[in-house]
Amino acid sequence: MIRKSGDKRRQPAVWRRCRTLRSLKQMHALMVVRGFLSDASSLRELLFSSSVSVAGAVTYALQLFDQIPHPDLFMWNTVIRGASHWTPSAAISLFSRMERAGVRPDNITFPFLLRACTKLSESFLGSQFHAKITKSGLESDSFVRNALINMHASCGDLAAASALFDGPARHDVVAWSAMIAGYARRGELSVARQLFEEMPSKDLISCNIMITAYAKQGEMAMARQLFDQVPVKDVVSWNAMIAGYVHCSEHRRALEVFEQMHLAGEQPDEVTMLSLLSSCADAGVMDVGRRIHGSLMEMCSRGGFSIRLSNALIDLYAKCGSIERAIEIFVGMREKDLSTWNSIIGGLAVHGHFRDSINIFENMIGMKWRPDEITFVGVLVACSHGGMVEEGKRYFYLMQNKYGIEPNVKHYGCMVDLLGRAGLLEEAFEFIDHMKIEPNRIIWRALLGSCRIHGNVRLAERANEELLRMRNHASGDYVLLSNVYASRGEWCRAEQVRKLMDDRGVIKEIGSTLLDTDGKNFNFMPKRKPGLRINVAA
DNA sequence: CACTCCCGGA
Repeated sequence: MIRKSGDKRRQPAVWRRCRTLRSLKQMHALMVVRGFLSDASSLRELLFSSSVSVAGAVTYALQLFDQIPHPDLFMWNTVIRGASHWTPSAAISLFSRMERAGVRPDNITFPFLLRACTKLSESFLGSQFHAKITKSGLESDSFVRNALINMHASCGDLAAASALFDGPARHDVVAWSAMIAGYARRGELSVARQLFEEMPSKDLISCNIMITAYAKQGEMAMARQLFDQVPVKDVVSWNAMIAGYVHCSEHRRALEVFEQMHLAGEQPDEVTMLSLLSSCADAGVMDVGRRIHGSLMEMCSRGGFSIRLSNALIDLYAKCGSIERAIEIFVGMREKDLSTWNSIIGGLAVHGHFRDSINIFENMIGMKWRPDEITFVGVLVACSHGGMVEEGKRYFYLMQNKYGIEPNVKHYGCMVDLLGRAGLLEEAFEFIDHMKIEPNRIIWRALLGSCRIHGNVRLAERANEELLRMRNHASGDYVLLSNVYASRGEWCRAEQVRKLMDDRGVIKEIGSTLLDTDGKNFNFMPKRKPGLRINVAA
């Protein structure tokens, strides 16, 4: 694998074969030793490997790039390309540096920059690039035009996308696909479908886009039909189906598709495994999750898991209640990202390890990590479930005033829960009155739940009125109110509420749990003990 | 030299 002679002309093919950070570093070291670092073509290839061929080596690429005194256009394009994929905002700042260095972007640069805008949903920035492109006359380049169509369509500006699409230039399969994806993203499935049918020639990618469009709308029968029609599928087609089933909680079907994928000889990739892990986490099937974890260990026997896979494993174990295993993964990670912290903080919080959750949060802060809104959901859940009223209030304040995060409905819900559980029902009501956003039914239900715990009929009625005002006939609300009366021994009124439920046709759903049994079959209904009746709306 | 459209998400 490593070249033996110093034949420079053979290098490119070798460089591009660098697939791991390790081999990349070996190459780099070799270049330093043999004095190739001043050779522009060797540098280009090393930069190419670290930006494009090796996943997650962008940081390395950027460091390398910073040491090059006068990078040429190819080098700028290469490093922007790598950044646009992994750290899109870095791609944008690289472009500013490029302009300042007096290097003019070309028809290769702009597609990368537009991809970065697309990933960041930066339509304003994208339009600025559009203006630059028009001025430089590059709009006629089909790659640039397609990247523009995609950027506008992805950012929801379908008028701008259509203007290019319907323009004088011929549009190819990529332009069609970008338009279809744009309509699908907006939820306009029928338009997407119509375009797909009008399309003169379809390729695998356009089919994958349409399969995804159906799957995201929960139209799994349509997705399946199209999927079955595609003669040669790729890993994306399979992943789209698996993700679709996961999305609508058809966990068993997701696993079936995975099985079929295996039989078809398609190799799963990281996305496949991430979908499966989140499926197991949602369904609470730990033993399947563990088996996937086992397969992963075989697949990545050396070098450990990516951050994302590790995060998914933390989430899996935390949601399945095996907090020890979640912590084990967490501790074993060499590199962490914000989701890692969020997963473990949230996981500990919902499983009753309130103090540990808060301690890890404090650790995180001590290590100069910047928490986001999801971190604070975990922290506030820990406080409310742990009855830590003062801490909860302090963190709620900290979130807004130190980190500039506007509370969302989940944060408010946690606070209402926090106050309510602690019996501060009046304060909770007052808190809801002062919320900056419209309280939803989750908020009122949280309060109603607290009223039930503390047996406060007066406030429970008020909370229920608010719920009714939302014309929400969900059974849980009535059940809770009925329970409030019942807990106070007011059986007649409890009965009245139940009767009201019947009159309004409210049906209490049968509780169902996804239970794993022998590791092969799944039950989608709870196991019933003989002689035990499942109550339905009574 | 290369580039544009698809798969997950605490």
